Amino acid sequence: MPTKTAQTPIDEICNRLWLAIAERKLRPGARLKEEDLSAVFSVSRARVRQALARLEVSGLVTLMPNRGAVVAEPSIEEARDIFFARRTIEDRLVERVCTNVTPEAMARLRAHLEEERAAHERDDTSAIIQLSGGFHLLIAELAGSRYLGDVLRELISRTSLIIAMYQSRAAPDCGPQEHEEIIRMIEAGDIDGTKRAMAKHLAHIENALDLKHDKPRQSELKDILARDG
Amino acid sequence: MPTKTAQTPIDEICNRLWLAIAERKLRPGARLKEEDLSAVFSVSRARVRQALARLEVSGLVTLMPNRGAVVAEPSIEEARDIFFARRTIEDRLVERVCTNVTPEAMARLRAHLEEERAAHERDDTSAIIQLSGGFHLLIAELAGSRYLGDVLRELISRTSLIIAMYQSRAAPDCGPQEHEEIIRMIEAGDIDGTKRAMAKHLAHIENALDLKHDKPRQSELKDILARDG
DNA sequence: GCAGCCGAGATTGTAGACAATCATGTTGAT
DNA sequence: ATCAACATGATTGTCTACAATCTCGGCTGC
Repeated sequence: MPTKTAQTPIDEICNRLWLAIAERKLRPGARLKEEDLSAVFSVSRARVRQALARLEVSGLVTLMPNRGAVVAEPSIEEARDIFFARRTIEDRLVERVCTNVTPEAMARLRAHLEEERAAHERDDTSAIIQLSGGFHLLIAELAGSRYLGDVLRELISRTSLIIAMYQSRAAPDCGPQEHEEIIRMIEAGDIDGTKRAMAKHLAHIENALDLKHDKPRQSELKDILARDG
Repeated sequence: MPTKTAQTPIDEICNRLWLAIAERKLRPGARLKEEDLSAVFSVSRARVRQALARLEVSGLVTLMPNRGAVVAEPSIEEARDIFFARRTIEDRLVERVCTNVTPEAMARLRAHLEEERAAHERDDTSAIIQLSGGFHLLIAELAGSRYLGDVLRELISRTSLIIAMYQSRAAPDCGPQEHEEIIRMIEAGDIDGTKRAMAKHLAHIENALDLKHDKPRQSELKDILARDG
């Protein structure tokens, strides 16, 4: 999630795992054997262990005692709860951003949008995923709430996992248009309009998912069938 | 913070440390030597290590690489940011509670209030601290948002630390009256009234603090002077 | 007399090995 | 033939010892 590289080696592991999950190289329910990971990343098992512990509190992996770690499989209720939390937090965040619109803020928003467009242009999935989340984090930063920004970072990670798990169409075509709309509203200083645009954006993401049938919880079966490294 | 005892031994350590911090047995800036802690709790240093890592992400302790752990010393900006986050989240939480008032919910709220009163009656500081936070967590539970409840748990921990660090009067006389007011508003189904009562309650806590002078950051000096185990 | 440097002690960070636990496949009885 | 119990293999959880890093005291030189 960070824009640049990680600071400590354990963050590095977390980030690479996070990216692998967000890009769906690692499917929900996939087993994460400590020894394999330590071999892949060329680090000791202790490091892997710490990274997994951290990812567990982030809700990206599930740690079963004596049974190892798997990529988390959020239930439908959890998924809806995550979106509820995002609505709550981002609603307040954009409100704050609107009350303090500066030229620098607008410049950064536009620059970010431009990056997003470029990433879409060259079909760079990894960049698209990171930049889409980065837009929301940028808003949190501009709102000046460090804590809610950290919470939002976690929420975005979980959202990526949820999308990986429940998306119905292959390419949800979530281009930067909606982000652009939000930026326009911010620039106009229209608080309610910005809130509506953000709510619409989040609802769009949520509605693009298939949150109806009960759950595809097939941990065991799944990693037998889908044996892609 | 959990109402009952901890499940795993490492949670036990976290809880005891948390309580010690909230009760100000451990002052902000106090050093937390791994070896000492492992002796006190009669566990291996590895366990202590994991507990400290967990408390770090909760914001209760600060972990300096190769320099050990200390009880965190939130700055004034961080303190205000925490209260901002609480306003954001709890405002939404009470809204949801009001839209779904059941007799069971009211009964649980009243029962909790009674426990708080009893704890105040017998001047049980430890119980008061836990129950005061528990009231807010109960609201989160009644609101049915698991995720925001977890976030709020962390926010309450941090609030305890902030109170320990910045409180101006010795006993802030934050009795259960305000909680009772909130309950009354919920029972009346008055959403705006409940929001106002909650906002007032949080503002009361925040205003009772001394968030003016820059910061009493005296880590080194402090643990030389105050050498209470 | 004071500043800078160096070494001893202490504290954290890491790695490797061992013990405990769980899943799997086999064997035997009903 | 099916089910249950057991033994085996694999995986995680924990502990102990070692290495790296930092702090603090004393020492030397200016």
